[in-house]
Amino acid sequence: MNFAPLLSYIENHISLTEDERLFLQSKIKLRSYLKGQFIVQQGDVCNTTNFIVSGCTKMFHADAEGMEHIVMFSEENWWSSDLGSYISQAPADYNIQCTEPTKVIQFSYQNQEELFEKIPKLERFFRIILEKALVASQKRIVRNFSLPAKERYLYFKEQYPTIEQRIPQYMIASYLGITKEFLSKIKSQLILKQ
Amino acid sequence: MNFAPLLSYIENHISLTEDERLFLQSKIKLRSYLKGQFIVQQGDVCNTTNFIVSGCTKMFHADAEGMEHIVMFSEENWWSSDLGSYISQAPADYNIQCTEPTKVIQFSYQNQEELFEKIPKLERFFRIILEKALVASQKRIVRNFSLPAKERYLYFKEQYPTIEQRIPQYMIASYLGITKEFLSKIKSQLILKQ
DNA sequence: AAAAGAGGTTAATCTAGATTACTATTTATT
DNA sequence: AATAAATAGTAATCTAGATTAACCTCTTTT
Repeated sequence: MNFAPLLSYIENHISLTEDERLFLQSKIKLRSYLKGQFIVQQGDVCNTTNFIVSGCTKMFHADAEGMEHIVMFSEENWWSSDLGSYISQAPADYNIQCTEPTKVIQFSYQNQEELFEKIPKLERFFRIILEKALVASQKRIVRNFSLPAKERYLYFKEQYPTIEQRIPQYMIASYLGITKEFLSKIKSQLILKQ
Repeated sequence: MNFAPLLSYIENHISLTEDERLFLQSKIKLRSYLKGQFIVQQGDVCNTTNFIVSGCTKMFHADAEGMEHIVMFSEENWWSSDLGSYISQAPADYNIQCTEPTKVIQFSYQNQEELFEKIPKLERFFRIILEKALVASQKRIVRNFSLPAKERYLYFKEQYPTIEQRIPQYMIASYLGITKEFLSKIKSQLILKQ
């Protein structure tokens, strides 16, 4: 069981004693998923928060017409869960599906209170993580309104160069809120200009 | 000095001892702004987190062409700050301007660590608030992609009925990511259908 | 090696929403 | 009461990006 990536990630933000580290490890689990498997499915309750050790996931919402809208990709050293479902233990609005074979470390809802009680510093850790995620999410809302699709694509490439390599283009189009045909057009325009 | 609205808001999520309540009160400040005044201006560092006691604010980004993009409105019992600027103490990307005379309770960046150290439960409180805000923000990203402007407007009216009353239409259009002319068209279509 | 599937490209046509420009209203200001 | 600002509404024209419908790779499966 290799919890090292999570521990070093956590210890970038707070420091843990040896006892705390052991207690934390006793309360989390490693789990492997195959490519295509779902960590959460829309309609089910999401009762884990997942830290990605290796692999990649997409979080998406399927709308009334069955169209997929990708909200985020998560790769190594990032989180993947339907937070809304997790915190209120209500049916999920999103699906989380592995785009590759993926290993995650799972925090379960049942163990969460106990973890926070025994290691209050974890509240701080998650507070900090959430602050960063909220900032990124708010910035994305503005970008989606203020930038045309081509600029959003360039921004995406710059910010997430590793994700573009491992994800098919049609999913990137969905993340950007455009069709795959239009993304293809943008790419050919960019090639012509160089 | 009336800190009651903040205290009762906090005590919906965690409970404070009398000492903690007094310490908290010693570290926060009430401040009044006139209509039109800025709590933060794009480019400045945001060093307060503001809890709104009365009034209303808009948070917006002015893009390269000077166009305003409204990210959120905040009214009584909600928060208003450029979180990205606050947590990293870097120049703000957003402006926060009062759309009415507004009274806020301010948490300063300088006092924040001390508050968290003396009252660790506040970490939990902010963790919970941030979770909710992040969920709302992610849902908005999906709505912006999956719903046409008319549906987004109807959703806004339903979710924030009190805000529509106190904010001019052209600002609501900006929040929805459409022009004021198009919002006007949507409204007249809705009236015809009834 | 043929067929099927998954991913990507191109081009014609269509539409939600932007832009421009002008006309009311409503609210402050003198 | 008159004038100037702000706020709203309407209508014609325009465009970013959607839709549809081809075709073109590669892989994978049989």
